[in-house]
Amino acid sequence: MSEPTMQSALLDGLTEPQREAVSHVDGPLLVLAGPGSGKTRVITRRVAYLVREVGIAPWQVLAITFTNKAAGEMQARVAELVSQRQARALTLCTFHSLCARLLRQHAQLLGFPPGFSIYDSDDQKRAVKQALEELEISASNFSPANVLSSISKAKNELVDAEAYTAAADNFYSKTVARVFARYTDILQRNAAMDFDDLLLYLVQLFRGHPQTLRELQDRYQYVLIDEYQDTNHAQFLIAAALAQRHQNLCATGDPDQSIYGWRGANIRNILEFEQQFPGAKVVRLEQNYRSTGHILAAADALIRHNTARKHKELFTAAGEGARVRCVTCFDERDEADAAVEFMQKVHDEQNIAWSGMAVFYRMNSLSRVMEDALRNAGIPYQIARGTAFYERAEIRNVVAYLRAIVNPADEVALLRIINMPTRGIGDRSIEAVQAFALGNHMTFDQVIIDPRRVTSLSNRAQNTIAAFAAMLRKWRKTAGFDDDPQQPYPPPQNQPGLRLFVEDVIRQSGLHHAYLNDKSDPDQERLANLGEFVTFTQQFEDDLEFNREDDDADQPLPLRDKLLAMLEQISLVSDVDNVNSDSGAVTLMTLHAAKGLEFPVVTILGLEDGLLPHQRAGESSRPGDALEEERRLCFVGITRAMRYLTLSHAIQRTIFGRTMSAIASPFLRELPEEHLEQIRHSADDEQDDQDDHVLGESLLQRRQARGLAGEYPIGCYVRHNEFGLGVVESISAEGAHTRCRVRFLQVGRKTLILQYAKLERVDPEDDF
DNA sequence: ATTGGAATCGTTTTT
DNA sequence: CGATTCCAAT
Repeated sequence: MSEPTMQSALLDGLTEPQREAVSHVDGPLLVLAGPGSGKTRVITRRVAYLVREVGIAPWQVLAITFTNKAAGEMQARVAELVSQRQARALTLCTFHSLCARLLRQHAQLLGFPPGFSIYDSDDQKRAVKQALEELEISASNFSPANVLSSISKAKNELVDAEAYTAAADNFYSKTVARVFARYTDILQRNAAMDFDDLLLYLVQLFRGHPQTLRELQDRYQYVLIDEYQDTNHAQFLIAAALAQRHQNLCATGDPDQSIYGWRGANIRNILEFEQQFPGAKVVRLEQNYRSTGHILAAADALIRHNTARKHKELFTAAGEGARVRCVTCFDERDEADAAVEFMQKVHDEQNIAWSGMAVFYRMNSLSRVMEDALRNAGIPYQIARGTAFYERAEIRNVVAYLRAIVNPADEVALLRIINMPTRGIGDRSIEAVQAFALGNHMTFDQVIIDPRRVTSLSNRAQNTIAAFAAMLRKWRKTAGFDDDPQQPYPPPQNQPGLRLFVEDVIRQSGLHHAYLNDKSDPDQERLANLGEFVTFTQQFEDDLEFNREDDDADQPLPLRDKLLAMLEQISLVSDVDNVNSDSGAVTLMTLHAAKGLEFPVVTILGLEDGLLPHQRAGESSRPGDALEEERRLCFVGITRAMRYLTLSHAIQRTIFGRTMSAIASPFLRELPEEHLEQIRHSADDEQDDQDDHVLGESLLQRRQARGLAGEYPIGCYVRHNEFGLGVVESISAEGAHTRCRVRFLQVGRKTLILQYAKLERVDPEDDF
């Protein structure tokens, strides 16, 4: 590895510490980066530097980010500095998707089929419930959510069911231990892993198969990990194992922004990096390029109240800017109105785009009032809840079908779909099958292939179940998931594409037909969502074909691979993954989701005692640590703001149907007066509120004409890439989505979700 | 077997 | 308050 002779253009426009970080090649490197210190820039430049100046092959670089969205953005930014092709050859993903991918490749070494399922929290809950039922433990004393969090906590510390049982010394933990063991058993039987397992099994793979680890160490000669302050013990082990031979581990992060301790993140990973990796070079990035003076000063004053920390000197070259607005409101409605008024004002007077504004809150439930206020004002907004679409029942059903196809052992998926749509297989029949499976040491799937053996089933049930199993089997054959070794793997060119396959599943399963029966509105919506899922499938397929690394691209990818990749992506989407930075909308999200982002205008809601810091922080086992984490969370929120920051709190707030008086957050008292502008928001006239109520419908429509809906006024012509041309009939913004009813010239009326349907506005004057 | 209504429950943050 | 679950009626 030769040193470049001339100074690289990749170092242009960087400060001295930034250059040091970018041009550091071999050996461990820790970049302690304060908020807004150009960390992302340093990482992208460093990757480009390794490839362009040092001559490292891009496929030897592994960069791990916190979200898939961050990975995508980083790839795009690196592509501007190296070639598109080189950027695509990098391995750029999250810890969890890296694990999923590697485990997929080496599944058989751990005794898993390559189609193993990844269980999300809903699946986990079902599995825990099943375990509780099997053990005849009342779920009222041991709520699945509680048990699950105990299990997850243990797993994060690499404690398995056996070790947990050994350590259990009281009634609660002894009971949890039994559930833990059974839960582990159920997942194993179902060939499934939960999120924690993804990390644990990779560690296990590394430990049990040194040869495989060795190959990976050789491949990934340069490892970069972003947001290192939020890595947990398993992730540390994975990183350390991969970098063990070459010691080329670059960690970037900020201890002051560690906010996932509750999820098992271990802040010591970053604090003790120099001990873990002796000889590490440490670079500190302290200059802030994001926020104006008052905002940064307030953030600094706040974080200084944390005792267990290494201080960083934060400074900015930007001017003082505006003071931090500290707004006192009457209640949460008033608070939302205040936020809307200010955003409207800067939008009008300063010409700041809606997409440059964000509203943060501690709990998702606080978003509702804010949504109402934005909707009433006709201001477009998006909520960072990437998983919302996949959490819809109709989408989960389709996904369960696909999962049951790729992983026959997945009983959770099978049970979800066996009577969906209703085909007359009730609880009694299912119990009979389960009992038979248990008694004969067979899987659920093995039994339903030939249900005639289950004599306790009625003839009718036997036939229906047989038909269901045959249908599944046919799909498995098509997609190449038939275990029969006699059957040759179908050649890709004879397979349907992914989209076509998914469409077939939706139709032949009867899901489509079930929603077609009823012309009621919710069913129309479900149908529209299924349509959107098909569109997503097509897009995913196109992207996959476009981004493939291998070059024999004249052959389409096997359906099997596409299906596995899609299911994996669906399992691992995060809340921020679907946030669109140029959607033209105000973004609403939790403080946790805000990490790594920046906005010119930021509002943080609910700075109240018990909310931020959250009540549960005080009840934790180490309340001091938890309080410091809440303060860091607040610090993260504040430091997202570039120009205008508003912190608001209400005198009274209604939470879970109970109205209570609220006390301002102690954090507000920690901000020096000289950086604040105290504002008392006066509630609107009651008259105004009543007008809103009475005129609701028309006022809503009138105001919406200005906002998101305004882009698609009633009567305008639109084009949809599947349904063709249509006329907008009505538009309604309910919940997070704006639903749009369109009468299409060819296919009739459809209800679409604006955020997902790529509607194109068409001018009737144009020729079409 | 399926459906809808009533009752109950639990309330942070998430890959 | 909202989601989920349970139970009774069809």
